[in-house]
Amino acid sequence: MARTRTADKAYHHGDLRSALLEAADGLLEDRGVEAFTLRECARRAGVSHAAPAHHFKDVRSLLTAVAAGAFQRITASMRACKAAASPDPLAQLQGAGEGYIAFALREPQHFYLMFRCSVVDTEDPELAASGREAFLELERPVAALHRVDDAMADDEGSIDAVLLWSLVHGFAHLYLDGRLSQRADLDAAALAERVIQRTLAALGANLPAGR
Amino acid sequence: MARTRTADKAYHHGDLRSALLEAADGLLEDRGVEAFTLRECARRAGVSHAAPAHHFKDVRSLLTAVAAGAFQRITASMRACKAAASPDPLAQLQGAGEGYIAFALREPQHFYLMFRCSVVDTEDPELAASGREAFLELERPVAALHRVDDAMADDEGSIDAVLLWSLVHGFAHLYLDGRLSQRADLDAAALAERVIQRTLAALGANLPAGR
DNA sequence: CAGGTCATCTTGACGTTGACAAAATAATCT
DNA sequence: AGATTATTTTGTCAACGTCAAGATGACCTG
Repeated sequence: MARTRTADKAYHHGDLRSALLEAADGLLEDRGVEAFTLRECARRAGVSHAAPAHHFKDVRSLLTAVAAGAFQRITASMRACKAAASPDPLAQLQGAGEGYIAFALREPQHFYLMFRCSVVDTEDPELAASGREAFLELERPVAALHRVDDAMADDEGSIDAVLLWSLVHGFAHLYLDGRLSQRADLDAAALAERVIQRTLAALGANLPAGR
Repeated sequence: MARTRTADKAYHHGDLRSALLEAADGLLEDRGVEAFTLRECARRAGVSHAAPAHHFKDVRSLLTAVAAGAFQRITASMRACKAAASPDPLAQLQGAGEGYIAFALREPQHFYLMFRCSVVDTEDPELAASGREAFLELERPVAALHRVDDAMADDEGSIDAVLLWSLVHGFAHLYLDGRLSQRADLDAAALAERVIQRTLAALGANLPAGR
């Protein structure tokens, strides 16, 4: 109709799919998961309320795609931090952890969404794959750390991976919920750095090539 | 009307408030936060859809009360585990962590709710108080641990409190989201025990009275 | 015990949501 | 060019949360 398609152009047989994903990203970060609405999302993309149906079966399926994208970005965030760190295994691990938390602080609502299994389709292969890939960014450096030490069972390595993921995951959640603000003297990133550092130092002391 | 009030008796001027809270507890654990509905909750309590309004301003306010109750139970869960452990500070800490996780596994939906700040009124004084009390169960034994060691700054103590809370909190979330199931040989509680043990051992090695 | 008052609960309505069906529109293929 | 198909719109539905108004029962005063 009398609708000016400026930049985004060509909705009809342009790609509404990406436009919807973009709109969803914005809506999510603006209003949060709970206030997320398919209709508002369609509105933002400039289409009717039923338009999304052809590209996404469900709200669930839209949000699943959004979450998959978010997992790719958290992976990228961890990689970026690792690239900026020294190649030393401990430093790599520290980088991965900080990248994880940095993403959570940068895109809190996306971070929430990624782990809201009741809102997202965890069976979705794309989501599962991008999730696994993200975890690997954390698991790999743990394995590298332990490879130095033959005496240590693989077992312990997998425990440490769980430990570290739990640590950064919990930290991110608690901080975002405002539960960690008693340490107002440190900002989130600095506090995260110290917590990870302390953990790795303690863990590293149990390894032969400590620090 | 022709409604048989069997056990629960006296709704009118009985306490609907408690009945609603009970119904909400059940509905929450059955269907999850996202599927939680005020109307269904009223249905379970055997009243009309608008009845809750007189006792709770909002869905939000109902869920806030539910969350406050849950915080009291997680506190109780930590206390119970601590009571079963030796009085040694490290064992107390281990107990607190295990109690935290045990609650999350026992009442996963409540655990989710407690930290869903967009669904719950974090300003509510009752909720804030019960939340603070729960955190204290974890913070106190950390402080006790550090009191042994004068050389260590208070600072480090508060870092360790954040660290441990993050650890158990993250573990609970990840496990509930099914992200930790690669270790199928261990059940949740056993895995949690090992993770906490490893953390405390590593941390404890940095203390004078280690282990 | 009568009558009034108030808290409690029900009924009905409104606007909004996600999903579905059917109609309309535009792109593509032959 | 004409038909087929993919895409989008319009309209509808039940269900939701919240509000307003009315009904119901308990309590209190005289």
